[in-house]
Amino acid sequence: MRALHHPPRESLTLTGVLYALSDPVRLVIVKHLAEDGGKACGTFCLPVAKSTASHHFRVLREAGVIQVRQEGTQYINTLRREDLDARFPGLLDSVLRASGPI
Amino acid sequence: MRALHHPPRESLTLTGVLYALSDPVRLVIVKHLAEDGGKACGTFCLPVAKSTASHHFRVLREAGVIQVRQEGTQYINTLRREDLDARFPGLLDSVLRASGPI
DNA sequence: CCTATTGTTCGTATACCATAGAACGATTGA
DNA sequence: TCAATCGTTCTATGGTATACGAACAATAGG
Repeated sequence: MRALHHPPRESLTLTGVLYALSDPVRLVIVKHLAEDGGKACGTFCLPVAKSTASHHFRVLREAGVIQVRQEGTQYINTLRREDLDARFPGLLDSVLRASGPI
Repeated sequence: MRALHHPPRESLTLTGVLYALSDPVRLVIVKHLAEDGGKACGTFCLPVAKSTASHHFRVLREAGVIQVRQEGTQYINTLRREDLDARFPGLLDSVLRASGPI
């Protein structure tokens, strides 16, 4: 169990968040999290290998888009809605609205 | 004078637009255009060579973020605000607001 | 014409990203 | 203690981005 690094709210960057959201796989993850709250990595049915999925969760976490906590052998992911809304008001909502339903 | 390809509104993709906006140089271009309307490529004082700048204008154009028209030896760039607002409501505004003043 | 201006295109080098398989670590449950 | 589960980390690879200089094309102005 290693400490997962989460950037503080102040150090989130717009370009970093936009880049994190610009990948189709990562966008699917974010959309799922927006609908369902905390979900483990294995519950997403992503079209990539688990090592690749892990990479995408890491990119999202390091960009400040998601918060990850360990529970047993699972890693529970949640959107950092408050932080994103505070730093980039309206951005997440417009992305979620534009991307449509899952 | 070659025809510059502009994707039609319907074929703009969210991931494509987000990716185009996720580069610092391109974000600066977009912010300038949001403030000043139509501007030629040479008026941006970008920290890259002109060939690189040309590449970034091309990425923005092919993602559907900007419209480019030739006037004499200059290429005048404008934001595709209406198309972006129609396809991805609120997205451009939130990005511009989040990125702050130039 | 000739030249200057404006920006594109080409060729190339470097760096980074998405992807996957294999190995590993941590936890749970039998 | 042993096996199964869940996800990460390591390593490698193919593809793509970004960057620059040099060469090119088109236009405007003298």
